[in-house]
Amino acid sequence: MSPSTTGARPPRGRPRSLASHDAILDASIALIREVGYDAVGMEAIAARAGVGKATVYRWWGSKELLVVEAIGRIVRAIPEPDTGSVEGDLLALARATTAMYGDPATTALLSGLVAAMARSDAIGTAVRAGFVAEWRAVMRRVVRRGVRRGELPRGVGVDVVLDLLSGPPFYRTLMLGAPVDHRYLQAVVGVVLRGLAPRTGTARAATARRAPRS
Amino acid sequence: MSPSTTGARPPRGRPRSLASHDAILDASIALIREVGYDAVGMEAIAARAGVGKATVYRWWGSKELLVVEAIGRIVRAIPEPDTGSVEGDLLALARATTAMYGDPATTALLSGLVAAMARSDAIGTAVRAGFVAEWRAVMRRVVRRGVRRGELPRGVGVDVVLDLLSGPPFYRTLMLGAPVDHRYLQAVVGVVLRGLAPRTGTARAATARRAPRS
Amino acid sequence: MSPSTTGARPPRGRPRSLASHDAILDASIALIREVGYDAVGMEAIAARAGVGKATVYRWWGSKELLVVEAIGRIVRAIPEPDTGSVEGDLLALARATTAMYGDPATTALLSGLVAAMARSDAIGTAVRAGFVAEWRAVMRRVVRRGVRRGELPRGVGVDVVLDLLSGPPFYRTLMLGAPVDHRYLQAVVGVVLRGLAPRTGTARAATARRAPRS
Amino acid sequence: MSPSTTGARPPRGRPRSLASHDAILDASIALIREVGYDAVGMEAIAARAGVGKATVYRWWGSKELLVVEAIGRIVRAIPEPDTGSVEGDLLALARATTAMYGDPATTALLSGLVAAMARSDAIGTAVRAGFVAEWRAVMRRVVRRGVRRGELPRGVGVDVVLDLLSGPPFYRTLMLGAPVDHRYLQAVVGVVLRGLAPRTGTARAATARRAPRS
DNA sequence: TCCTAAGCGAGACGGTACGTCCAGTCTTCGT
DNA sequence: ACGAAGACTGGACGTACCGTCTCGCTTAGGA
Repeated sequence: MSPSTTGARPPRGRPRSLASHDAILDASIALIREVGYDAVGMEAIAARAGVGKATVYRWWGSKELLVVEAIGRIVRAIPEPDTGSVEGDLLALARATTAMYGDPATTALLSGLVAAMARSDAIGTAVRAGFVAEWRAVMRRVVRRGVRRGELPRGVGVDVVLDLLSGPPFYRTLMLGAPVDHRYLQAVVGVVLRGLAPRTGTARAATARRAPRS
Repeated sequence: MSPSTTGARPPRGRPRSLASHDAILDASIALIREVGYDAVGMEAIAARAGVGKATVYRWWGSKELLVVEAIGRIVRAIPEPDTGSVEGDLLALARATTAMYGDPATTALLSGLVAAMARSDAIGTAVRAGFVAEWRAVMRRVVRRGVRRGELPRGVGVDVVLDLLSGPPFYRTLMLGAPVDHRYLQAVVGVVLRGLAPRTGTARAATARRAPRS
Repeated sequence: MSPSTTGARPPRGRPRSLASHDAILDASIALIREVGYDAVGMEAIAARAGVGKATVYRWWGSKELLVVEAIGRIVRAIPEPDTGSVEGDLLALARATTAMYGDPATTALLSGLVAAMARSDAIGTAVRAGFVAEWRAVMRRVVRRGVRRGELPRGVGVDVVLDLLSGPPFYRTLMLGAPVDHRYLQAVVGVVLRGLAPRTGTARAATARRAPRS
Repeated sequence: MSPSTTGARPPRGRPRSLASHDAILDASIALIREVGYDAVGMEAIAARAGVGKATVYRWWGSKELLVVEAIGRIVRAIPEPDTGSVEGDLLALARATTAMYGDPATTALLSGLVAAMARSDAIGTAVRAGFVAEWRAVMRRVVRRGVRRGELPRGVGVDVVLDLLSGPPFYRTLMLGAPVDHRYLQAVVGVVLRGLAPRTGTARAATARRAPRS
């Protein structure tokens, strides 16, 4: 097959401005951080980016789709830990999670995103196919390795495990408005791996201690 | 001292209309169900309730405060189970949880609420002091009884446990857009109580199986 | 018939603000004078009037309808001359005409109006039913009185006469951009009454002299 | 000294496309006829002509200048009548005038042009120096011949006469929205030549009859 | 019985942001 | 160098709500 067979005729007209593209994303991020997710408006973004509103709408079509992409820029860089044990790997992921939830902008961002996802399937799909899927893929690999190593039983329900690790900090942040620190996630990982119930004759569940009250 | 010193002098003027009050709450609930949390507007609520906008603002002051109260009407009736075992109690609560998340309006409602809470501390405080606190109080009592009965170790971190039970369905609904059924919550309760890791020589963790993939 | 039979139920809700109404018309007039008919925009009018855009649209619906009314405020006060002769009456009307075309804002105003009339039948109808009709009614009465007095022949085509009096200054202003002064209108009236052609043995047409070249 | 000193160096690069030039003018005319003067936009013209917007701006610089030239193409062909009498000549011109105002596109065209002239001196000058001047030159020659022949008095104010002939149909079309037919212009010419007032003992003014009411 | 006070439905108010549209300019490639 | 394409900045458009306000009317208690 000749290389030109693919079609894809060369673009005509003025090519899109990467500078504008970036300026818009940067402005979005800055404004989200400054005034909160749903106080930002397209007009403000365009003005801040030094760009016409039409340019924003040409490429994104709605505030939410734009913000989804902007958020993608923030979240980046999920570690792929491989410490040799499930617990080690999960605690490494916990560090990244703590970092994310530690950012004071995260609450506004996440809550706005959640609302946007509920409003629009397109956004929901985009977000889930994006960084949600990436996080879950990483965690899934960690769990699978644990199964292969015999640390976890063969039939473990991976999705439940993923939710048990992701849900608590998410809930804690959005619903309780309480901070998520490393200690807290250590406790979560401990319970998920070993449960609460005491082992016969021992007190092995002692890991699940002392997270601050909500 | 005059008899009126007790303050609380009798109200003058026309008393507030209970009919309007109820009509407004009903209209709010109906509209939230129909068009989703943040597509409802005060104008629509007032129109639907056959009420002036000023009347709505007089008594609630903002859409969010109104909706918080409207939601209170939906959520109602948290069971107070006492089956004799922690697992039994938690599974009973799981029934109520499933019912709540099973309502198709819940996603829109919850996501909008989360956004409102992030936007306004007043709303956050109101919601947390309201039905969040009630749910957590019930769960807390269940856990404490379990400790008293010796089913759970004395030093268990109650708040983490509460988040481990509340977080997964919350996350699953809002972030994954996936359904929450009783099977799923059974698995969650199982992992929380017994953990994932296999007991020596047994396969007791087998409860945590086969929740549908996200 | 009882007085209340007419229906016309009393207005409900907050009554419209006369202050806003006037401010909008004043702002329109001011802006037309300042920047010209079609450089004014609804946004500018609203801003200048200290009024929300919605208020403007509520009452006028389009720039043109607003401007038509604003113009009505400028034109006002058509004299109803009755000097005893057609020529005297027409010259009196010429004074008012000169005054109107003498206003430097008139060109912008008239030209914009003409364009708006061509664009929209509603505006055309509104303008023609308004001050155009008033002017023509006055002129028509003048001509009819002249016929009654025997100054003009019985079968005179009134509409043509009206156009012969109104058309030249209108054309001169809009098409030639030339000034219209009283001398000019004197000449117009003279020609209309007596024609150009010399009377047998006389030079009676001498009135139609010396208007400035275009 | 280099050979190129002669100036007028030969053009380099692709020569301008006459096809595009014509396509643009044709598209302008077509669109003006179809949607009216000020509903046409440069974007539509360029698209219809199969031409880039920049090409339009390169050669005309603004919608109005383009339209002025387009109109020039429509108006063309002013007759130069010489029937031997002023009245004959003027009636011949009236035929051309009727034809012009009979075109249903003329109102939109003329009104838009008038607005453009008021907006921009450049356009005003261009239009006046173009077909307005041509028409007036022809009429001026007719009148001068009449003077030479003794049909008209020597001191006749030519400009007033020109306005008296041009103004009424112009006004009738734009302001009254009424049709201009040959009968109407016959009446106009009659009044201009002979006036309204009855001649002693006769009823010669009978020409000025029966134009349709506005 | 009237007076005073507050709540009521209605809807206009000043604003703000929306998403669309077009003007006029700029930037690419192809001719 | 010119032409087609089309992305660009800029800004007005008309719409939709926001939360506030001002009407006239209703509904109570106290005079």
